[in-house]
Amino acid sequence: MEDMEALPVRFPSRQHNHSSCVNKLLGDAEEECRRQKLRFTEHRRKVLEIIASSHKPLGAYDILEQMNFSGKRQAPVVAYRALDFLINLGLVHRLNSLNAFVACMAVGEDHTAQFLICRQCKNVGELNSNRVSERIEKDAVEAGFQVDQQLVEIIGICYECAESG
Amino acid sequence: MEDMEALPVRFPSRQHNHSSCVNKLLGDAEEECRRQKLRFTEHRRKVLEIIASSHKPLGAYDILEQMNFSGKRQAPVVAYRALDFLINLGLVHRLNSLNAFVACMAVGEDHTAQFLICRQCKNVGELNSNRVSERIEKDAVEAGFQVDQQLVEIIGICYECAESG
DNA sequence: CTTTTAATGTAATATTGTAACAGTTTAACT
DNA sequence: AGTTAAACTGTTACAATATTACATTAAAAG
Repeated sequence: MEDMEALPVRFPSRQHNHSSCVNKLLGDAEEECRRQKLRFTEHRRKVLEIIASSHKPLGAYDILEQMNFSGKRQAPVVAYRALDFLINLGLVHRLNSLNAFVACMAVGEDHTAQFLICRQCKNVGELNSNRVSERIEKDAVEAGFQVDQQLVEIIGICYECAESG
Repeated sequence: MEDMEALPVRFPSRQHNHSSCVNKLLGDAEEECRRQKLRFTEHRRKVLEIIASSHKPLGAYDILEQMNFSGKRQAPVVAYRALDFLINLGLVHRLNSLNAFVACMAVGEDHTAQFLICRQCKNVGELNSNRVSERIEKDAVEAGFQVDQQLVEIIGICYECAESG
């Protein structure tokens, strides 16, 4: 029997408003940090802001470039430390196939973080299909493998790029 | 209706014989190169041999270290060129989450290259479940995304490690 | 208010991967 | 065979990504 639940897909449309993404994420971050008694410092805020302002994945050094507030260039480790923090909090995801980072589009929603990466516009969406994650889990278990973590990155063409040729 | 076909899983058991893997792969490589009129040169053979001798993923520089036949150290590009060739031929896979390479365990079998990565013994198997790849394809299409390539890497504990604690 | 924990600053370095280009070998075609 | 075109190799240099180590400062907990 086929599972017919709707997919919680998130793919950013071309004209959607980034600044609301940013605000939502910053809010989520503040709340989550308060809840977990963690510190949402300047670096962390800045990095999240930078990542959230783009739905194209950014490399650590891209982020770093945008961090020279106060004029001076930061050391790489500054970006990586903030990224680690944000990833652990589930606010940012790492795309292994690109060595790059994107803001989470489904914070707090208990999702499986499967990524749709458009090779043309470079935007990234989240598929977050429970059907996929359950299928992986089941088949792995059937193969005698106990799953801790799934990495699913799907490369192709998004609907907007497909339409515009 | 649930699809009940058997999974073509490959997970290397601890006591299995590596040298037969190596021989099989080298044979496959030679045949495939003959068929496609490609050249199976010394570098390519050596790199395939090195990768096939381990079911643990190897980094490009690990491979490079094992390439100093004739005494002198090779330049990185030598390993990368051979790896590109072998990957294009489908004889070697790249694991994006590890920046590392493994020999294919299902050469010629038209498989989907989903990987089971044991965090304990570091061995890598292939799940190669059509059910998983079809589920991903369907859900992505339903989300308006046209799939070109799927990257699936599953991290966990293999059955042998689970048994031995 | 002091102790301890977490975060930062800074420098150096490790790891992974490419670019560019000259030289050589191989295959393919007269 | 001799010529040409394509593929492969050697070599140098460098780009891009990521981590280690350690001294310092700021914040939270007692």
